[in-house]
Amino acid sequence: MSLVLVVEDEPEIAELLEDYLRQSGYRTERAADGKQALTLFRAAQPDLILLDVMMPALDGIEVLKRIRNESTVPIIMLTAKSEEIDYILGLELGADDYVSKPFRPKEVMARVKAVLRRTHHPEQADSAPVRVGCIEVDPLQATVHVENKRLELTATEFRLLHYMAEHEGRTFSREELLEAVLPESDALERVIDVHLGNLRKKLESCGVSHMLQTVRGMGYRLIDV
Amino acid sequence: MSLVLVVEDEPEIAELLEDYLRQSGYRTERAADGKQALTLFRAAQPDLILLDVMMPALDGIEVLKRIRNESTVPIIMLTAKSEEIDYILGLELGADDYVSKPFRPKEVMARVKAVLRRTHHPEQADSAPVRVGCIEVDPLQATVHVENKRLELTATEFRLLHYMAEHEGRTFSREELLEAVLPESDALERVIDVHLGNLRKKLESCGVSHMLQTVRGMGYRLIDV
DNA sequence: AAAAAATTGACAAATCCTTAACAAAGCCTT
DNA sequence: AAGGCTTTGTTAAGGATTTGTCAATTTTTT
Repeated sequence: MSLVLVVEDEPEIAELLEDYLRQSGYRTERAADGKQALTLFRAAQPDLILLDVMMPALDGIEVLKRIRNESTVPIIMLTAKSEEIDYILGLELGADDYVSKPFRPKEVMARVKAVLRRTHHPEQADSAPVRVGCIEVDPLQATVHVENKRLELTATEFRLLHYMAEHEGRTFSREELLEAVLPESDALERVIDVHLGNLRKKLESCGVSHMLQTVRGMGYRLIDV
Repeated sequence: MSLVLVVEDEPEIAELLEDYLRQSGYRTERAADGKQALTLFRAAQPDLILLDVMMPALDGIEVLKRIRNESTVPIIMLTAKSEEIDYILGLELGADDYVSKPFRPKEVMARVKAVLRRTHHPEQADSAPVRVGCIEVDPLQATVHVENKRLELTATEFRLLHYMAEHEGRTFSREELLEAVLPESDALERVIDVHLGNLRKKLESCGVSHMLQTVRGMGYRLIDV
């Protein structure tokens, strides 16, 4: 499994992140300041780095620059304020994602997964159309076609279908789908049932609702029969 | 490939720009003040100059004047505040483009490319007419025709239509449209609704307002039915 | 100074999301 | 195999969000 380097000076937060990461099946290393981060980065060759912006010794932005000089390892920045994100974005230093504190560990995990998936499968530029069987999802145009017939979906239905199509065959829990499609929302998990139910009706109008399967006790999956 | 002269007294920014330029395939030279700039300009004969306004020794405006006395080389000015742009524009010194700090390197690269393309291929530029269905957008003349009938649009309406026409079928978020059509502006996203609403009225006078679709929860798109 | 355009805020209208409730289906225990 | 329990499907209504539009204000252009 992948190795994640957590660069964070506050022990509590670092520990929290490491706990969640290990629970998600990742191995972890921790650095408490920028210097350690560079050393550990070179020594351990992590698959991904969670990098706090605010740090003693050497701040996150500087660390990011230096690492970028010698590697394209995926890096997710942790920032104190969301305004900081804009500033850092402006510098275009090439971080792969940004999370602002206070963050919910689950969200960070989702980002970690997403970034690792992207870097492991760079062909999916997440703006490229995805097709599963005869269902074609185009995220740029925000359209869905089934055998040249166009489906009119709501934004949520579209996101659900796109997300599941990007991971054909994988079974998602309601929780995962909720997090992927409506992050920051605190809706009940059962909204997913309703949305997928509505989506099914629309898919059925093209005779392909069977591709959206429910996996009892686990969740749902999209698969080409 | 083209040679770009970066005139900038802050080493970090200069370095950042040079990095990006080289990554984009340009050769670079750097000058840290106005005097160096003039010397290097004469010695290296660059294809384009990125010129910071604020500098010791000889400020950017003075450098611009002197270079313009002896050359029509493309020059892009870098200014600290967007208000400064107006001031410099007022002087009519003949810079080719302006970027205000803090800038995003990618944007600067886009300007560099655009300016070079304009000067190298003055016939083309982004000046080719675009047509979507029966809507014809001519960026050179800044006109829009629908079946030989001419539409009178404001500048913003025109840019919106042109941008969306260049990417027929793609769904844009308000944020994207704002950035594309009014960069550096900090207007609310909802101005897009108003402009597109007005644009629709004018399109409707030709019976084609249905081509400008709203994609609820995502944004807008222009498409030939 | 006047005119045109851009921007904002406010409100109405349209649409979607969410919830809760109940029905249906599947699973487990006996 | 039946009954009870859990999970999933479905529906409709209320609430929340998004969008269309207008008028007022500010900014820009002429």
